[in-house]
Amino acid sequence: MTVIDTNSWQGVRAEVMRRIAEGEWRPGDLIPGEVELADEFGCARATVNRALQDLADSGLIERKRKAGTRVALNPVRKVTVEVPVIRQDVEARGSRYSFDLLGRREMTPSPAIAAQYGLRDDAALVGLWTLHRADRAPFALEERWVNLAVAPEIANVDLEAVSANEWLVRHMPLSRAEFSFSAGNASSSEARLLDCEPGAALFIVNRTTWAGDAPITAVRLAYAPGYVMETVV
Amino acid sequence: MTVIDTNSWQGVRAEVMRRIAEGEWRPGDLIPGEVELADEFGCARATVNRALQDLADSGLIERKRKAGTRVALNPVRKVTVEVPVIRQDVEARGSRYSFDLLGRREMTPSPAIAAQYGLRDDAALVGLWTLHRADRAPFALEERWVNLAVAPEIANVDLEAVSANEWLVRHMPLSRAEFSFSAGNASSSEARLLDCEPGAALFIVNRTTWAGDAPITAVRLAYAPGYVMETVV
DNA sequence: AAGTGGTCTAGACCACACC
DNA sequence: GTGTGGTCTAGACCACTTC
Repeated sequence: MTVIDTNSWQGVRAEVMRRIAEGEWRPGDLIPGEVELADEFGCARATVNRALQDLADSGLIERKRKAGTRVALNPVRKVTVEVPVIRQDVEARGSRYSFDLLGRREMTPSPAIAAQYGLRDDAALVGLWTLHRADRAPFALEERWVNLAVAPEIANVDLEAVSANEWLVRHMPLSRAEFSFSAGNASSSEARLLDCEPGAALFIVNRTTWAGDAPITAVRLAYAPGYVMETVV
Repeated sequence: MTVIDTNSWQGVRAEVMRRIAEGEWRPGDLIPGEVELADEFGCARATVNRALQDLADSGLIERKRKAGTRVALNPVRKVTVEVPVIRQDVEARGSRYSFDLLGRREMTPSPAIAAQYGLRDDAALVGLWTLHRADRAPFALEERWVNLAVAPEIANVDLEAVSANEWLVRHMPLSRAEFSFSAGNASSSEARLLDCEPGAALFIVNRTTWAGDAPITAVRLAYAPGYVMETVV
């Protein structure tokens, strides 16, 4: 039998979760204050605070000063998704990773891109197209541009040997990233590269990474049909 | 000017993030220990600990006892996504929410479902089909089954008045949920209901919710074309 | 064996939100 | 004003890992 000590914060969290799971405290209910719980559990208030704060982070409870702590009405709202580096994703599935650098082009931003990222329209960018493979089979298609003003050294990197992603991660500081997830129909060229039917539904991930105010790189990943991103709460 | 006090844990976190963002500490580097940082910042070790733990949670640094704290090599791995209740999602976009209950059927699980969730093949389920709308336009199509053994009362609920999701959230305890995100082509019936072309790429969310060992409900949501799930790290 | 992060405590004060 | 959560401190001990 597993004993849960309610004088550890994880024990307190487990006990609170149990009471919610078993309906002892129901959604919308006000639960006892920290001092009261600390007294009941025989631990310090800081320990209760740590536990409740963790539960609030995961969205199971809602806390407000003076108003107290309530069981959330919409318990499952925040989900933490692991967005793996493609190479690790492939290897975790037991396949061998490889990639083909399909193309590379120096370019200036289109008006839309320039506006979106606050770039001058004569900014120097590098466009890169890569096909990621799992056991030689197409896995995901990557379209990326890199801001040369921020990462000029990448112009001299042998991107056949090390992927642009890995080089950037290792050499660029980073402050902020935006992700979006969506679905799109495969274009004819995407279908050819990913070895699927034109129009097939593809899982799309867009990621933009910033260093301070300047965008470093923007990536669009189109996964081969059948890709599923999973998570547990 | 905004002053950051390094004797608050958020201030310490901001300062550490700055040093990483500006390349002072680079990916893979070992950073000073907690006592050293506490001394430098003029705060208690617990404050530094709180800040570094937060950064570790978000994946920016990696910590190991004895080995110390390092700047992560793959900084962006864990992403927290808000999975909103559809009604709130619609209302947050400034539209008016409504839904149509398309169908409802008592059923027993298919062999595949029974095996997946450990149900007897004569278990009683309710199947529900719902179309969610934003300003009357189709927004998402929901297919759901509810385990009557766990939630028998739902058989008597007027699901035209309150959505199954909201009823369940408010009346069922809950312990665990599994999410998956993928893309799929619209079937002809989905296309008709969502008012799009057959074969259009749809963003699909699957969610299964458990109370202890028993599954409560499984939902498949197919969003109308153009739906994007966004997040910032 | 020893060093580093992980956690707990007791007490204190602060900050916000409701009255 | 007053009550609740939010945070800080100083010190202590524990647990994991590497040596």
